[in-house]
Amino acid sequence: MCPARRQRSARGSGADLRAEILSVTKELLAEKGSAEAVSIRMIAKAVGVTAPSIYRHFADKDVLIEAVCAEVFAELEAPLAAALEGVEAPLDRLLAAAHAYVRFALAHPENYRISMMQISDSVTALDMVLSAAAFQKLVELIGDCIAAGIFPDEDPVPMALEAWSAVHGMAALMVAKPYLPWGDQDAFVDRLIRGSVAGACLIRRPSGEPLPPDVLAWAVR
Amino acid sequence: MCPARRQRSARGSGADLRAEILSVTKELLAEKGSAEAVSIRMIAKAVGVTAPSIYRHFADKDVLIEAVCAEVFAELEAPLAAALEGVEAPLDRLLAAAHAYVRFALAHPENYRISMMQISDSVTALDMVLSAAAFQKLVELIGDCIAAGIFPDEDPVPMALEAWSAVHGMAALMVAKPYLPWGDQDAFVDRLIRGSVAGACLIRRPSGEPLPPDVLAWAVR
DNA sequence: TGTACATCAGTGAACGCGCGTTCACTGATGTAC
DNA sequence: TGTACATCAGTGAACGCGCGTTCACTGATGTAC
Repeated sequence: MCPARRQRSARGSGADLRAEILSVTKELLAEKGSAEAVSIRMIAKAVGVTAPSIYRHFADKDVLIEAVCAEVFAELEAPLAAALEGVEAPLDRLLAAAHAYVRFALAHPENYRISMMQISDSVTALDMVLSAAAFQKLVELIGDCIAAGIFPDEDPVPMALEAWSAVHGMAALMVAKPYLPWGDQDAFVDRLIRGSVAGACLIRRPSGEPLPPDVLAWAVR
Repeated sequence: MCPARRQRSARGSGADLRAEILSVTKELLAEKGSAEAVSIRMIAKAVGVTAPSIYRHFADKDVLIEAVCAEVFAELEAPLAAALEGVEAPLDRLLAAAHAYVRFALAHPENYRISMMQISDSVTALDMVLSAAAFQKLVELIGDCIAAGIFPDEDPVPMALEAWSAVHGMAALMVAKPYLPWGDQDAFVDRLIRGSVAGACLIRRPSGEPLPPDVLAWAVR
């Protein structure tokens, strides 16, 4: 028992253990696949501490799980920003964001699943905030395309929802059914996004009018 | 205690209780949102029977849950067939199937979630069978479009995966985040499918060549 | 027609377990005098 | 510089609970003679 008792934290540095609990919980969540399958005792043991110690840092299990999901989502921001850096053309930015998003989901499959696929009959404040943030980002990217005259000048919200549906669908399905014949992941994302964007643009053109040449060129590149 | 003790089944008709257990479990699964949150005791109580009785009909809990998922998925077949009945044009069949699929997911949100969004690191035979069946259906619908000369004559599998991604993305997001501004559900499905199909077709055309007029007409209808 | 019997659907009590959480505590650390 | 003390991170034992599952059983039903 207690083979690797943890060094007790120094006076002001309770935050160290807090951070370690978060990181260990994130890993366990990823490993076990659901919040119910991860227990406070498991977490404590993995950290090298007794169960009640957890309660010094988190009021209860729900709070801890929510904190982990928040952290995971916060981690999406960095790769997203990195993916967008130096990419100027609005359509290319859209595509780069989609790639980063799917890559993120595949890198954190369980955390993505827990954060995105929980049904929120009792919508948590956290969920709404995260969704709103991600969604806002997407609306922004599409707004840029509209501003550049690429998409017709109408409400970007429906297009953003369509784009999110497509991207989330890929990510979720790839995560849940990896044994389907996806082929090269990046190529798949590329095809679906180019197709969706071209299609979404096309059906919004005045009847019969073809795609703007630059959109067409981008899509069939 | 035991306010409504159930009438004991007649000699040969153990199947009655079996069916009732399945149906009650399906409802509880839908209500509670995860297999872990539904216990054998709950199920027994809801059926009006003691817990050990369940084991006369199902070897253990896992077997019971799997049986329920199988039943739910089998229920998709009927509305899908109904939606396709009398629809002749291949593209319209694709669209009708998508509508039926999303409607099904929204009608059985928790069951859909449990069946579709579980990560299968230990892929169950059941999951593969169900996926294969659903996927095969989709490949077939797309094959019809190819046979009709609507889509270019290439492997239908990638297009089927793209279509499934889009449809699953809608269904999953609508289920998980109903508070997003989806607007009219049918209109949303319509737009996304028409756009995706047109786009998928377009990016597969020889470079620069526009859409076949019938696809274009169908998409911007 | 009446009785003994085999069948088997369902019972009630119990098993060992791991859960989230609480409580009074210990004992190393930093601080005040 | 040395001692008494307040702080507070972490402990160990216990709580009540519901879980999946097992076991020996009961007693109504249908059947054989």
